[in-house]
Amino acid sequence: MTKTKIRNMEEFAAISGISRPTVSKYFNDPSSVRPKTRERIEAALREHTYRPNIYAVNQNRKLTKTIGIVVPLLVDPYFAEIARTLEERCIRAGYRPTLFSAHGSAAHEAEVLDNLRALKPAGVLLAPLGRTSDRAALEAFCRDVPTLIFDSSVDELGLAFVGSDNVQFTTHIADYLCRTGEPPCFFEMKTPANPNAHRRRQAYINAMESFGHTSHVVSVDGEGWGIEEIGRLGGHDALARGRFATNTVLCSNDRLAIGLLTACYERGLRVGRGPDDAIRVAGQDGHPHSRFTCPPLTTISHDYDTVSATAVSALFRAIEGSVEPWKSTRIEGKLLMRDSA
Amino acid sequence: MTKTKIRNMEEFAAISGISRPTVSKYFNDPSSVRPKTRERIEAALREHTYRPNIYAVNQNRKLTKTIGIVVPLLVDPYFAEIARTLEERCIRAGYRPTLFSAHGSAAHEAEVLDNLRALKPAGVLLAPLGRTSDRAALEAFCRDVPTLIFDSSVDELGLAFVGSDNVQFTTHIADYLCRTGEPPCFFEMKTPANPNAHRRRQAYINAMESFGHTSHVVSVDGEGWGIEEIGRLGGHDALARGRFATNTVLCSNDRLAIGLLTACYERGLRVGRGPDDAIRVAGQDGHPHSRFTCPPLTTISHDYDTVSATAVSALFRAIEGSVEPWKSTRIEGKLLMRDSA
DNA sequence: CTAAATCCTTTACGCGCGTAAATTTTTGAT
DNA sequence: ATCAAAAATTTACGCGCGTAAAGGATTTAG
Repeated sequence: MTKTKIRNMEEFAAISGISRPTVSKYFNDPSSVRPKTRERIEAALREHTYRPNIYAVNQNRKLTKTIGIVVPLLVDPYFAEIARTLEERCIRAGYRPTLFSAHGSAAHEAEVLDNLRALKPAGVLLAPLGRTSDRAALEAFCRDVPTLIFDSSVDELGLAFVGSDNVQFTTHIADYLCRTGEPPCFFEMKTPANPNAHRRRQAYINAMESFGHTSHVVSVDGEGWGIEEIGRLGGHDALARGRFATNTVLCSNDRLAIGLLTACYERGLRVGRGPDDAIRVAGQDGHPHSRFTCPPLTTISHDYDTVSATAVSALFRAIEGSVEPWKSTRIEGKLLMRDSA
Repeated sequence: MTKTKIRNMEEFAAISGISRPTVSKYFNDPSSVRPKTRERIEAALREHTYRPNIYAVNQNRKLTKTIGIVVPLLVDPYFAEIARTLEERCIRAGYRPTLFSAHGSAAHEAEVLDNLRALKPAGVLLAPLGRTSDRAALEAFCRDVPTLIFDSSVDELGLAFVGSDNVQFTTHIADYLCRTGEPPCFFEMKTPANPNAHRRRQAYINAMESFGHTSHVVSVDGEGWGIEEIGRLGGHDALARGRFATNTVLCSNDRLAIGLLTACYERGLRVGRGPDDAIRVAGQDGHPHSRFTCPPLTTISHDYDTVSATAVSALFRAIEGSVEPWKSTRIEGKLLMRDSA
């Protein structure tokens, strides 16, 4: 490993004894050159460290090998986790993923998309903020860049949508709760940022009706992404004013549930499904932290692997030229039965 | 807003009535052209949407405007939060931050640095994995790229180090615990990934000695970044075998404490500082989740703002040519007194 | 062994912009 | 109005690589 520094492809081509255009061909697709040629190049690569200048490369390509991944809030471990799995799959497919977070703000989201456009990415995996998103900005972006929407659906936007089946989520866990105790109330934010929340509320109402129970939706105030605190404050309020009609609460998402658990603790309410427990609490999302709440949170988990695999493969099909009608794919979740409900 | 599409700077210059070199000058530093000229360019910019091609720009610059931010594990909200504040400061300073995570693996970390090198960043803010990092790879990288190390110190590596004052962290919270109840035991991983853990253990031992108490270190097995689970399993073991000599446990970090809280819950042990509580548990880090554990976790919080401000400003000084001797800056933390201890 | 097909080489141009040098225009103070 | 300084313009080259065209070399099929 002499590891001589090479300045450009010209020099590297000279050293490897191959012409520059052929070397260029190799870097764009190693299998496009004859095995013997390929071996000579790779031998030179072992001796001397050289990588094509990505700026020069991208300047002369219509489509870059960059994939943008945009999530609304990277501080939320749920998004961090899904971003991680997406990233990994992109790398394995030979692309260069770049990660962005809107940090919960629509202005940031628009700015991120603007910067992303300048990167001329081959494609983008976008989880929109939701309600607060600048819809026009999203549409304009999707017209210019092959974009696959995930997590939070926006009708007919982009190439396709891949996310979790919120109706199945809520129906499934509501069914579980009904079968194992009192029918659940539904605990949610009054003005959720994410459209999934509306699907979940409606699914709850429908499920309760089909099970022959009355539905009780408890909506609490609060704006923004400090969801645990909204759940805690709203939980205190709901508990103090007896707004939960039964001893079982199904939360719209895990972060809200975590806040509610804190409120229960602060009020001395024992949470769980034992005979001495005062209230059952369940969440939805399979948040990485849900295993470690006290008590561990019963929830329904996203199928991270299937969601990311489906999203990435749909995007790659589009990048490679396949034209398919807009389609929404929703992946079922798996119930995680734990001690909280 | 006619928003005509412009193909290149040549076209844009023609439209704005200014020569291309001057327009180029403007984009590199708007204040470097005469106010009247600047106004004409910005007027054209309002009419027609145009941004210089970043690939062509970066090809012809020695140093790009890119800043790399590398953290060991983005799924950990602590790192996500610090990354967010760093990102924001870079943007405000006119740079383009790009975020990377080593996903807890040294191989990934080396790969990230390799890709980063190809981006020719103006500078890098790097939080190394720690013990498992490929030290040689880090050193090689720091020779090529102006790199500021944060969070996890590596002696004399890069431009400088900025992080939290682990000694102050542990001393301060140990003091608090001693003054308000039984002296704490120290709960940690036997082979922690992060060197901060060693400083904290040593600070604990020193603090206990100076306070006139015996120190009790409980080290538990477990590898990797599933720290809550390690804390939970290790907690069960320590509790079952009576390894905690007092009723107070200071954990090496919040994630471990969160796992221990779960173990306590699962064993029916009441955590808190009330007369009916069996055990006090404290953490260290001010993890975003610590407010919502049950009970809320007493901990000592990183000063995210000061750490990120110090780190970013030190990097920018170096980028702008200031040569300063290697220096380690350690920021004090703030005690968050909550119910767990 | 010959012909056809494949792969490589040479040559050449272009991408969009940074940047330097020489020249012209504008500015601001006298 | 005069003149030096400041700023803009013109001209020109180079960055590192993609890519096309034409011809030569090598491989594969028959």
